[in-house]
Amino acid sequence: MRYGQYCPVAKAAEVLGERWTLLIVRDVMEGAHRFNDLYAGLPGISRTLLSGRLRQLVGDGLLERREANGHPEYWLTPLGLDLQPAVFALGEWAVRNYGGDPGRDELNPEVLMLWIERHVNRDALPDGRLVARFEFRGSRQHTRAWLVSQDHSPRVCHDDPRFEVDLVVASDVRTLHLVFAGRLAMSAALREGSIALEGTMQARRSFTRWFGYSPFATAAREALAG
Amino acid sequence: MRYGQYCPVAKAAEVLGERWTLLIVRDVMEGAHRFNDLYAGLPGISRTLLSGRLRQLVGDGLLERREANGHPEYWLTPLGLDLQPAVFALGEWAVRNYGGDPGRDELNPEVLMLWIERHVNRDALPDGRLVARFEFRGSRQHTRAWLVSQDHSPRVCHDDPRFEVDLVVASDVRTLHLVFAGRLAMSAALREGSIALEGTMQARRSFTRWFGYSPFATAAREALAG
DNA sequence: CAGTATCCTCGAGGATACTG
DNA sequence: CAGTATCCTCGAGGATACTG
Repeated sequence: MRYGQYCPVAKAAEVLGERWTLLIVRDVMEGAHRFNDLYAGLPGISRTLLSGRLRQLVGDGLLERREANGHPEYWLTPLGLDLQPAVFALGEWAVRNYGGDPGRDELNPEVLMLWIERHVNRDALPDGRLVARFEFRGSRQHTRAWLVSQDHSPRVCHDDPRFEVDLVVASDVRTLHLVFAGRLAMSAALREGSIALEGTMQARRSFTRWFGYSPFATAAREALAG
Repeated sequence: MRYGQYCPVAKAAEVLGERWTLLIVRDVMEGAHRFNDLYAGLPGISRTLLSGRLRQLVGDGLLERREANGHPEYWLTPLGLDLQPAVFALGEWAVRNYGGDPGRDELNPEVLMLWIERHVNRDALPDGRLVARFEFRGSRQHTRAWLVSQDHSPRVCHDDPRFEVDLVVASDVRTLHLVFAGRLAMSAALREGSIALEGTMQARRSFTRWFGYSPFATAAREALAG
């Protein structure tokens, strides 16, 4: 959309205001760089549209398309990196002003697992391999997902990797989402049993250290406390 | 647009990502409160769409519809005011990263005069009445507009108010826009004659004090200097 | 794995005329 | 002055099938 106004806000709206664009930028900021990785994190978008939007973002100078290990990857340019504070300001505004639980249509275990993967504290992962199985119970959703970490590099898969499982995390999508978002304390969820861990003491301890939170979790906690 | 993601950035995009919405919010922030005032500042929008967007913004809690002097007015709620830093962050990002002159389609003397009116330094206006006539020369545009101030309250009109004129400001839309935006120093424009003032010494002096700049002018100057 | 080509749908929003 | 009602258009983007 061109607005025909010589105004920085209009320019920002031209570049970021198309459907999905801001979410694509967010995902790249949070560590999604491959086409199918972005695609998986944006249920509802079509491959055609994602492809078009990526081309626009490259054209507008926010993203750079690189060839890496034989595959295209999308990375923020300096111009795109410079946008980070503004995207955070928008998100923090939303956190402060639109509290509330996820709607039914916002409970998606696949997307949640992607987000968890992207925010894992890699330093806190054990050396070698770690396999955690997430089990989602709930109304209609009882899905499983495996988070497999090899040498501090986590990867989610939805088919049994047939490795020995070090840790089972049993919860429902809503609870795990609330914890990830910073709206429910992990300690409280563990205490009340809405998240249950199964594994050695060490594996359970480790979990609370490598499990990472939404970049807006701090703001959410502040909003809840304030 | 609903994205179906429990994420603050998605929420912000849902509320602000529709066409025109961010520009409407910007205009209210900069002092437009009446329907026709907003309408005049957004060439290309339809009355139907503006009306719909205002309803959405009220529904999302950013704007409040008030009855004032027998007319509806739209004002920012606390939630809307809280958005100001994020909107500024977006605009400043655009200023830093998308320098450049206005395109041909971005030269609109009516809109420019509205913006000038909204940003006049009211305190620097003289007591009583001041009448300034803006004369735009240029390729196809030679328009006039009057800025009439009564008791520190400026108002633009495009029909001769038939008051005695204290000051004539002759320029072209592009130059005045660049000056307003902070991309060309007023002093330089006056020196090189791309803005010419006509009036008493006092009226001309006064002009450089009551003429206000875009909220992004400081950022633009920094971007040019840096 | 990362897209593209083609066809087709449907709903956002424009045009126009109207109103308290 | 601040909108609304109605009809209609058209283009963004979905579905599907395909490819280097």
